[in-house]
Amino acid sequence: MSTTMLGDRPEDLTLVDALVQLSFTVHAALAAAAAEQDLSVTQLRLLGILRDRQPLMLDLARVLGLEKSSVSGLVDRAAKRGLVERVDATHDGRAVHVRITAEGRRVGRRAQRRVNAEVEQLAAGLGEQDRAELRRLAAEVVAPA
Amino acid sequence: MSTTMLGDRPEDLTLVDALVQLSFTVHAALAAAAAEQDLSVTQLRLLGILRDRQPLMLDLARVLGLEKSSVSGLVDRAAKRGLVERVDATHDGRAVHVRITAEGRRVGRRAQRRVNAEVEQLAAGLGEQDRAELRRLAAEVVAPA
DNA sequence: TATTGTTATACTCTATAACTATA
DNA sequence: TATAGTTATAGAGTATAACAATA
Repeated sequence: MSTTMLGDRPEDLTLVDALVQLSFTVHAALAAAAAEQDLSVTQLRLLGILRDRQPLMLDLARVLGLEKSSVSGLVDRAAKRGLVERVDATHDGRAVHVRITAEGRRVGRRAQRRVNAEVEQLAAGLGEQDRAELRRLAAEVVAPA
Repeated sequence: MSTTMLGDRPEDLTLVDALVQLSFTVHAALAAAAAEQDLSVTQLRLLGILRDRQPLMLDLARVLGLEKSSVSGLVDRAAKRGLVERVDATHDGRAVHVRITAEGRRVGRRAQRRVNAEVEQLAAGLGEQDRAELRRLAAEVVAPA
C-alpha cells in the first residue's frame, strides 16, 4: 500500500491513490480552464448550475454544499461582474432567485469549451474502448446504479 | 453533449462530465477526511509529500504548483501547529528544508487512513474486475505510458 | 547579478454568529 | 417563532510585488 499522494510510479498505485491523483489532475485542468476566463472552480460550477435553473439562495447552498452566507458572497462577486443577478421571488418576500445573465452565459460557454478541451486532452492517450470503460466506471462511482 | 457539471443522469454523461464529477466526488471525500484532522486538502498533500522527503521551499512550490510566497504561508501555518519544521540547509545559507515532525506523521497517518476508507467507500459498489480496470485507467490518465 | 526565501498587501472562498425582514 | 437572506468577522489559501540575505 503506497498512499503517498504524489510521485509514485503508476504501477505502484492502489485504486485509492489512482483516484486521488486523477482527482487532482482533473481539478487542476478544470481550474486552469476556469482561470482563463478569470473564474474560480466554484464560480464555474455556479454558472453551470444556473444554465437551466433559477434557484433560491438556499437551493444553491444545498447543491454547492456551502453555507448560505458563503453563497451570499459568491453571488455578490458574480453579480458585481455582471455574470448573475438576483430576482425577488414573487410568492415569498424573503426569497431571492439567482439568474444567469447573457454575459454569464457567454463566459460560462467559453469556460466550458476550455474545460472540454483540457479534460479531453487528459484522456487523449486512451483508445476508444478504454475511453468508454472509463466513462462507464466514473459514472458508476459518481452515481451507483 | 451535456456538460452541466451537475445533476445529469449517469447515462447522459460524456467522458469529460464523468471525469469532472468523479473529481468533485473524490475531492469532497478527501476534504471530509482531512477535515476530521482539521486539515485542508493542501495541508494533507503537504504532509503526504513530506513523508519521505525534506524538500526546499522552492521544491515544494514546484511539486504543489504554488508560488513560493504561498508555500511560506502554508508552511508557517503547519509549523505553528507543530506538524512540520524548517531546517536550515548546510550547503546554502539561503535555503531551508521542510521536515515533518512526529506529530505531523501521526496526524498524516490518521488522515490517510480516513482518506482510504472514504475513497474506498466510493468504489465499494464495483466488482473486482471493475476496480482493477478503474485503477488501470486512472493511473494511465495520470501518468500516460 | 541571480537565487532563496520572507513580508506586505489584496482578493477569493469558506465558516460561525448575529442580524433583518418576512412568514 | 421559524425561515430566507445578509452582514460582520475571522481564517485559510492564493497571487503579485517588494524586500533581505546569500551565492
